[in-house]
Amino acid sequence: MVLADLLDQRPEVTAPRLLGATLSFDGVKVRLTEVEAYAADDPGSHAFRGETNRNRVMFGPPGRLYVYFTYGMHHCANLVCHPEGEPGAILLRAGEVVDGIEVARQRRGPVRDVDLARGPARLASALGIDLTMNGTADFELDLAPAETWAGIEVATGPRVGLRLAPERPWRFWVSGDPTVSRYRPAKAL
DNA sequence: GCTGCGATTTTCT
DNA sequence: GAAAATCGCAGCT
Repeated sequence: MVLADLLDQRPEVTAPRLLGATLSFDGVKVRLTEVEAYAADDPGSHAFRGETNRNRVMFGPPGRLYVYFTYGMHHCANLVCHPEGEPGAILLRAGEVVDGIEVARQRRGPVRDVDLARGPARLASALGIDLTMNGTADFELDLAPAETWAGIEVATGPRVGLRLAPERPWRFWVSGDPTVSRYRPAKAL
């Protein structure tokens, strides 16, 4: 499986394949452990209501970074991924810092290493991503080798923090990995 | 360790 | 004007 082919699939197809992949950006490398898919016909997607100034890059070529700002203080990083004509993206929710950990620590402050990129805004922060990186392809993404990926236990479940969206089980994470975010599993109703 | 709530700004209706 | 793809901290068990 080649990366370029994966990026032309619907995001919920591509998302689980990204688990275990490594993403290098500006001196820090993370191994992805948790992602969420957002598709064209998905009320939870920023692109659902059509193209706007904010979500424009979700409509552009796959393989770029879609960065948005939310809750007044957080950046979240997505990988644009969709078949021709169907806007979509994959939210990078969590990862394990495997290289450039000193740089990541500097950006995130005094937290446990396992928390450096545990959560979408933290991951973006650890990588040094902000709104100025929106739409760039200035990063390196390497899929996990097939045999490695086959050894990963992929878990799925409802997405986090959406008010809209029927609960599509489009959150994917590496089962049992300590860097997967947990948030408020008990509050889900 | 787990649960609940407030912060803060961009974007869209 | 309201909601949002969240996080950090306070307070309790």
